[in-house]
Amino acid sequence: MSRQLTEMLKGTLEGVVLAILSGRPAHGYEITAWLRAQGFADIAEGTVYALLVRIERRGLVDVRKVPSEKGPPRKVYSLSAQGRKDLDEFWKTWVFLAERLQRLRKGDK
Amino acid sequence: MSRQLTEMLKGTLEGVVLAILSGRPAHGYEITAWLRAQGFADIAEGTVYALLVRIERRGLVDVRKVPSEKGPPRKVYSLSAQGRKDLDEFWKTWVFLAERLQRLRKGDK
DNA sequence: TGAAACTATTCGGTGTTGCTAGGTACCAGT
DNA sequence: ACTGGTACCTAGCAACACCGAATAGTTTCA
Repeated sequence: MSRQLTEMLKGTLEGVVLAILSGRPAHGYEITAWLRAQGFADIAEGTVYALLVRIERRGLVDVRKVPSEKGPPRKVYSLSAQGRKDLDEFWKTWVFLAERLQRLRKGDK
Repeated sequence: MSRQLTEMLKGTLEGVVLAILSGRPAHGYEITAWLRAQGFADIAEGTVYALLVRIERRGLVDVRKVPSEKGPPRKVYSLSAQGRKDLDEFWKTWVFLAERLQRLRKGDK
């Protein structure tokens, strides 16, 4: 993984996961697979699980344990009301940053 | 400072500073002031200086000490060849991330 | 039977980063 | 002397993503 992407993911990965969960509940393995499919090819598995633990502790998600047909039971995460609020905030912050970056990029020097 | 913005700045702040320096050489105090003017209102001074030390150690910038009429001498930073390469990489990484985030935002769930 | 291979989660240790909260130094005006 | 603006530096902290590995259940196929 490039050092730059690793650093940029700090903060944004959480928003990405919240955004995914705003569409439908999902479990860790599924989220990891989705990320890989969307081009976040080499996000470490462990990273996603650690992130899920964090946002659970913060009350951004609700968790249900669901038996799996294959393998050990899944922990299915869904967005809580607090999570929805945080996601809103995340997008605002993202837009703020993206606007400034875009201006900078277009040679506003 | 919001926790979210703090985390998102990790990785992007370095790119922002490199982008500023790609336009013209500048010293730390000046960069800080510019950032504040552009809406990064509460980026700590110490943060900028620490960042400058880092990118100098990595050879991304050249430094010249210039006496100031007011106050202690300035350290004027200018982008090196390596810095220019890094900035290019930074923008590529940024575009990669921004594209994916935008898709996610438009309800591609 | 046994060993891959896939599903699914967890954890300890590491490095990088921005923030906090100071400090130093130099000069001008009061 | 003192305040305020300019200009830089630093130690200690918290948060985050990564790495590498371990654990556990199920299916597949030799």
